[in-house]
Amino acid sequence: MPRKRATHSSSDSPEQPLSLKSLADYLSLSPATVSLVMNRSPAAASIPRKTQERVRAAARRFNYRPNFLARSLRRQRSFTLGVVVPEISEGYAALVMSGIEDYLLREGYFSLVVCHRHRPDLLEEYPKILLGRAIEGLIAVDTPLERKLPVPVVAVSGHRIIPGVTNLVLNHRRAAGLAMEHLHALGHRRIVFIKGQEFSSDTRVRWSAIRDAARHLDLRVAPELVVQLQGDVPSSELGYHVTQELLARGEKFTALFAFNDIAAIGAIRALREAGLSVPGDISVVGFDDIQSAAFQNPALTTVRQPLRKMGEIAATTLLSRIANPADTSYPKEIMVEPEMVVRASTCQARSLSR
Amino acid sequence: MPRKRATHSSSDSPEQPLSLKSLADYLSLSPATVSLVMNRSPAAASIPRKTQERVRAAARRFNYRPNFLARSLRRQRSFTLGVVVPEISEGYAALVMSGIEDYLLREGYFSLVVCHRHRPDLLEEYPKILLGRAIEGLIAVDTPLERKLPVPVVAVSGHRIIPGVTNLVLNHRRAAGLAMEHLHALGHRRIVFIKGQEFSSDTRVRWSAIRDAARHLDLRVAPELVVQLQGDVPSSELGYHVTQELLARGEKFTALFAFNDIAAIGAIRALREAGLSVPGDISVVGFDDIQSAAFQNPALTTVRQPLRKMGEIAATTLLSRIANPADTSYPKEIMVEPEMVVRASTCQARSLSR
DNA sequence: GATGTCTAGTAAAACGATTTATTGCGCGAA
DNA sequence: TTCGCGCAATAAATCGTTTTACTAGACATC
Repeated sequence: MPRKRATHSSSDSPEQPLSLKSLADYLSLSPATVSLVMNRSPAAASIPRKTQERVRAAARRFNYRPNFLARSLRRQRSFTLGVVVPEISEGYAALVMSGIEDYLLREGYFSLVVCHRHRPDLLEEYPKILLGRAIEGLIAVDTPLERKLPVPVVAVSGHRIIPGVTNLVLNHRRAAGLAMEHLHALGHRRIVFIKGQEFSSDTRVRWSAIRDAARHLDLRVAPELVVQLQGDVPSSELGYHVTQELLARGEKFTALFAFNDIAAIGAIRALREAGLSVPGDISVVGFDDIQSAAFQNPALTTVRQPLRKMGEIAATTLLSRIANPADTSYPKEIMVEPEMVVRASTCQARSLSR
Repeated sequence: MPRKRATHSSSDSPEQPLSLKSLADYLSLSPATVSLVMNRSPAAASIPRKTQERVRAAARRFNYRPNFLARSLRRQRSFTLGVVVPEISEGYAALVMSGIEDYLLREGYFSLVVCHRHRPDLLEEYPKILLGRAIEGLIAVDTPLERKLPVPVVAVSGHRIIPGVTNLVLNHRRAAGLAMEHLHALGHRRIVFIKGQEFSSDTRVRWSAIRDAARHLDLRVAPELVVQLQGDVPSSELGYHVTQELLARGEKFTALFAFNDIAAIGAIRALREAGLSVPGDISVVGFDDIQSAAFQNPALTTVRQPLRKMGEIAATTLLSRIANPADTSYPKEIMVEPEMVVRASTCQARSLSR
């Protein structure tokens, strides 16, 4: 925002932003009048239609746009939300963000996005900085929030109960049930579970849901078949390594249920390299249904989370909470439903060959 | 940003934001003094160390944070950039954005991200709206810009020459050369090319580079083997369809070079479904090297673009241009180099079996 | 005693809007 | 003639900073 523009407006586009005052001067009106008209304020009722038209015509002609900073300062509203994600370039967060943007932009809101990469200092600092930037609300995606904030918050897959926070969660009980029933129905009895990283908000809840589902099906969860992702890069590397180790230990199993599709894809690679066929020898179930899941080879059987929709719900919920700040009856939890997507990475279990 | 906080600060975190004036009152100093001290302004030289300490101590104690809106309004700086992308949840843009964020946040800048989904009205409108939000500069990723903007602009894979715009481009000549030499060296002579969508900025440049490379290698580009992606969703669907059609026409070829990895993955699926083996019958080369490329089955041979690095370069370039607004000697074009990543989706050509 | 130089700050004007209270003015009614 | 009222607008305060120009006192110098 240079103070002085070096060149004159070349031609049609008047690039020198024009203030309300200049516009008022040009119209021989006061800034107050122009402002009232532009904002269609009820106080403008007494201003004759003719003048109103004159004002609007001039505004169009000079392409007047109110200075955002000044307006926000005065109204104490920024039409800006904060979005905190662990990592932008990752399927999960990107899809949720996409859903958020979709809706926000329609409503004239913008979002400031930050990613914390699980660094505790950033996790602590970012919400504060965003508040300093006058955000009116915050969406935290797969991000553990520590404290209450002075603005409405929606946490996508946050599982802590914090005052002022609406938790948007998947029905993990149902998700686990769907996957487990699918594997069970195919005759799988020795199933590997790849748990999520410790820092991932869903890890704990999902794991507990899986164990419940197993119990319900009379399926024993063998401790030696339970492994956990380690490391904070969002890469199939992690699922690959953990599966390699499992194979190196000589464990026997017929199916594998991964924490997410990314990990499942890595696991498949490890299985193949060990000479095992998927799904011939081992059935694999992923989680999330990221865009590439359908185009894996074999196409991935997975539990779909409606990620984009979750972003949209988060945005609408937050905006309506912002619109009614006094209302304390906002939802504390919103649950969305998963969907089992059966593709080609699972099939009938054969007897344990290894 | 509710005007009145309903509840008192519960305990330790003083959530009621405190103004410079209140702080000054508390200290029995003028706002001016406090401001000078807080900003470590050279004009604060005459203020004794002791007073300075007193001010800073109080600021810490009350957790004072200058109001962003007021400060920006006064200084005419927003420490905010605009980022325009076609689509957030897409490998290419997400990686570039990730690189941008990485660097920006370190520098105290934030970014407002919008996605236009190739809608012409949004393409026209968004830069204006962002300007209204007082952005100091703009990064356009794979987005055709129409007009000159009153702020510095960096276009990632923009190929138009517009005053005030720094174009950050891949060395497409080299990229095409690498891929073509690779295929040529493996003995491939009949190669399918999947061109990018018309709206994608790289499409034209890359295609021209490919033809040049072919000529250089004495390789004929058969028109019947050239197809183009249609549709604006970032899905492997597109590559799948176009390849299916090609196969339905009964074309014969031994290799396929796709516009991007996403399309290559779709193409592979279509080839397999037609009973062809990759790379046994058909070698496939992708482009970009998205995160999942290495974990495809077969692992994808592809031309890597340093996407994350491109984001970083875009951000540093833009910030340095913002820091020196008068300097007209900024780079008009920055070129980054591709890298050939040979994996398992290409191999020696066999004689044409079909 | 007049002048100059430091020191330690302050007053006040921006920045560009929004909004409340107020002001002439013309006109009909008492 | 005076009062009240609707009309058409405006003046001025405000949002919370930043920044330039200024001041009041203390001390030193000529």
